[in-house]
This record gives sequence, C-alpha cells and structure tokens, in this order.
Amino acid sequence: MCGRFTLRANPAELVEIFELTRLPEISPRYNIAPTQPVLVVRLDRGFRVPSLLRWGLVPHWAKDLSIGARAINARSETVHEKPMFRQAFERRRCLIPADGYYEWIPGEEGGKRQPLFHHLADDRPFAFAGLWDSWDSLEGETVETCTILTTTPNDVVAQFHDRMPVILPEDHWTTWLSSSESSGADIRGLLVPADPTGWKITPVGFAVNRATCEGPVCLSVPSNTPQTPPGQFNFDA
DNA sequence: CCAGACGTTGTT
DNA sequence: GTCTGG
DNA sequence: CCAGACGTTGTT
DNA sequence: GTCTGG
Repeated sequence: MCGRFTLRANPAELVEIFELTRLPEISPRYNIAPTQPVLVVRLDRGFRVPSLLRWGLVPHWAKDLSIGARAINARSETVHEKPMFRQAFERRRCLIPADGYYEWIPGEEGGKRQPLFHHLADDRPFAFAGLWDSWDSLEGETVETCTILTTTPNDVVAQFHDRMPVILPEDHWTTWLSSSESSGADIRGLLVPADPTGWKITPVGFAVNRATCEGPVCLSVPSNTPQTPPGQFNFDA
C-alpha cells in the first residue's frame, strides 16, 4: 500500500536526478494525498518530461472520476491482466518521484492507528513505479490520472505491513519508461520489493492523518504525547 | 445475447 | 457500515 | 491513506 | 473498452 507520501526536494534537484527536460512546477510537499496533483515523469519522444497528474487512476471508459479514489494503488501481481490497468501497464508507465511515504500500523490498546514515515537516511528522492491514463469528461475536459504499484514487503517492512510500494532502482528507470516491445515478463520482473538498505522508519504525529494538513508539522512528533520508543522502529539496514 | 463490473487496503 | 473528498 | 458524511422538505 | 455472470 501507499496512501500518502512526501516530495520535499526542489525542482532543480529533481531535474538533475531524473534527467528532466525542464523544471517541474512544484512546491515542497509533506502530505500528498489521493486526488491531489502528483508529479510524474513520462517518456515523450525519448525525453523525460515532468507533469502533474491527479492521483487515482481513472480509465478512459469511466463514467466519472469517482473510480479513481479506489485506484490509488495497483497490485503488481495482477496489473498485467486487470481490465482497469492492463493497457496502462503495456503502454503508459511512468515514474512517480517521492522522498518519503507514510504507512499506518494498529494503535496500542485499540487507539488510533500510528503513522510511520519511511524514507532514505539521506532523504534522497526515489521513484515509485507508476501507471497513468487519460479520461475525457462529457464536457470535453481531459483529466490525466496516475496510480502507484504495490508488491509484497521486504524483510524490514514486513514487520509492519503486508504490502509496500514498488520503488525502482535508478538503473531500472529507463527500462520501466521504455515503450519498446520488451516482453511483458521483462517489465514485470522489475516489480519486486525494494532493498531495505539505507531506509529508515520513524513514527510521526497524527497531524498527517488530515489530508489538508501540509508542511513540516506532518513529520513532527508531539513531545507531550508518549510515543513508542523511536528506537524500536529505526532501522539502519 | 445483455447487464454490470472494472480497484486497493485493512477492518483501530 | 460504506461511500466520498482531499 | 484518513476524515467526515450519511437525508428531506421547505425556508430565518 | 473488455471481461464475467446469468
């Protein structure tokens, strides 16, 4: 799963890391939520072009946008055969830059679920494996949308969750974006759990729960509320 | 044939 | 409980 | 993902 | 659009 994430990096840094054709028009984000605009990287005539797409894939045949709210993730195990994702998987793959993501675990004593922040120790941006589609309303408005692929967790994430987003290593970005007639198996082979090396997992406060909450406060841990000792969740794999 | 679904995660 | 909105 | 609504008629 | 269920 992956229902919230961060992208705090500045546009120039993203141009360098993802080899973009131009600066993406974004501000630092600490709480990117479903239905909001998401930065995606797509291949256009051989160039990596940044765009902002609505999060939650809406297939071209949908009657309205509402189906997208339940299509923020796509299972990598079945994405090649599901009617909703198959064509996008074959022809409309993208990278979704991020530099952290949130997952929730059951709270103690039946309390509220506890958000955990997953990120690289140096906070370097990484890339989710994504798909996109284009939808036209009856009024003729075109809306481009995207989804993030999920897979089984690696050994570290498995302590907390049954699923994790597909995070592509940099040397697979070009293959994922390519529209060449590479066999589906080649592409599917990229959809594996990320190596946990270099990742950290930290509990954060409940501010992030509110989709409209934005800014560094989303990563803060209220000192007045006792939290589970952070050490229990810190991994330097 | 037509009608209806088409998706994911976790369920405190 | 289930759906919609962000 | 979580938060918040979830309904109708008629109008302060 | 495409697939499944009846």
